[in-house]
Amino acid sequence: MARKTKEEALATRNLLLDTAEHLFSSQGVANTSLHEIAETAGLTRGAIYWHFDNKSDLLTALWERVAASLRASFDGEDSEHGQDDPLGKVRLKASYKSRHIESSPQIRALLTILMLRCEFTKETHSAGEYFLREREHAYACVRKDLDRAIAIGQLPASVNAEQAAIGLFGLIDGLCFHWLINPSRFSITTTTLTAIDAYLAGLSQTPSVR
Amino acid sequence: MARKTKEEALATRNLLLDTAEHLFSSQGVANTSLHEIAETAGLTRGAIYWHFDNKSDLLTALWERVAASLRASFDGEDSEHGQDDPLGKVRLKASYKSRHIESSPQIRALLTILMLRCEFTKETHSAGEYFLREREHAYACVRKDLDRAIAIGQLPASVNAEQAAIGLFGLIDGLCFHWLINPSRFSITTTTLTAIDAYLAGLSQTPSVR
DNA sequence: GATGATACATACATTCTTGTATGTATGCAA
DNA sequence: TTGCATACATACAAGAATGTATGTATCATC
Repeated sequence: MARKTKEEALATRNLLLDTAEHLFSSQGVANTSLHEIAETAGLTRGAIYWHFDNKSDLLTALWERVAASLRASFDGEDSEHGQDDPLGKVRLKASYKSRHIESSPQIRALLTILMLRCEFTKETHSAGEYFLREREHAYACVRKDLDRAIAIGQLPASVNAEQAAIGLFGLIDGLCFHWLINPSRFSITTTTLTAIDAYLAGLSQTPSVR
Repeated sequence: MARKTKEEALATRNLLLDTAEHLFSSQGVANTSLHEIAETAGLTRGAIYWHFDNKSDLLTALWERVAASLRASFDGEDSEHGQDDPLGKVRLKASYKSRHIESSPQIRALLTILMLRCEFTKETHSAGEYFLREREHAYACVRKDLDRAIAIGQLPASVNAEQAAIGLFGLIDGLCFHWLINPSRFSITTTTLTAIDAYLAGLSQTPSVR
């Protein structure tokens, strides 16, 4: 086989991405060789090295494939219908995000890779960096919403916004982590929502000391 | 150099464990070779293969070194002073665990390895299994406490114990995860306590629908 | 329809890592 | 004090993975 048309080349590229995503998420990044990816895809390493620089670059490409979608799912509803309801906004964001993770196998696979199947070393450096940066962005959003909630009285002024944001963030992340380990155990969408509701309710009730 | 006394041999073994713990937690398990561990410890791979079967066995030994301590920190206070206060018990347990994680570099390093620096593949299989089993145990404890809390009216009967336990567990885990990524950002002990208080307060307030 | 760039496959060299086999000096027991 | 097991170090073999260099058929362009 030799040169394909542009569409065919793009198809092989996507096939490689799909194959890598599947193998990475099921066996781990370091434990998957480029040879295995190529062979599983019915190709050779030549194809991989044509489309990507190395394993790290391949992983980065996996990230870039879903990054836009992930970001959109989180702050897509940032400026909804004019109402000033930061707490509701946070709730909605978390809901959208969970639903997205639960419904998109691609996002689920990538999160599995980044949270459970890679080591954040040189090999995974750039993708890991992007992931951490995305988390920073998400945290900043949550933090801003909580600040606003305190400002307009949705939360008591005694609430420590930073502590509360870290807790909320940890809650969302922890449920995601737990769900990725054992997806059949519960629905991340509904559980995240109920848990967040409880947490926010607790925040507005107890004037969390200090 | 040749044969040492038993104490010296034990010291060597511990040196290897310490070195491996440090390298694993800072560079990742797959990214650290046995040669590097031996060299860093001022020894050779011969020493490693004398004390351990392979890398996987070494990792398992790392787990076993702190497993008892970890377990004790979690359900050590299971039967305290007779009082029937399951919610307070959960609070205390989480508090002890966080404090333990924050104060013991060894436990922190091992959790870093298991949550951030390994891939849960064959190489890390047995240690990973132990870790997951430990999590299962912790979850079961939390679940039991929440059941009891509902039974004695500390929480409204409308609370879904399983959902609530998963949420609480996710909260603890998520904060731990977040803290391991960025330990300088906050104190896991105080933040976990305030977050759990908010969550539990919310649980007892809202009769979480469905 | 000749030509160059494309989209890979193949071949090669090198490095890294593991596992094992063997060497060896010494502590300890009889 | 002899003898054996211990606690490693050293040496060796083999495979796996990577990166690169090269081959090659075909698409697109003129």
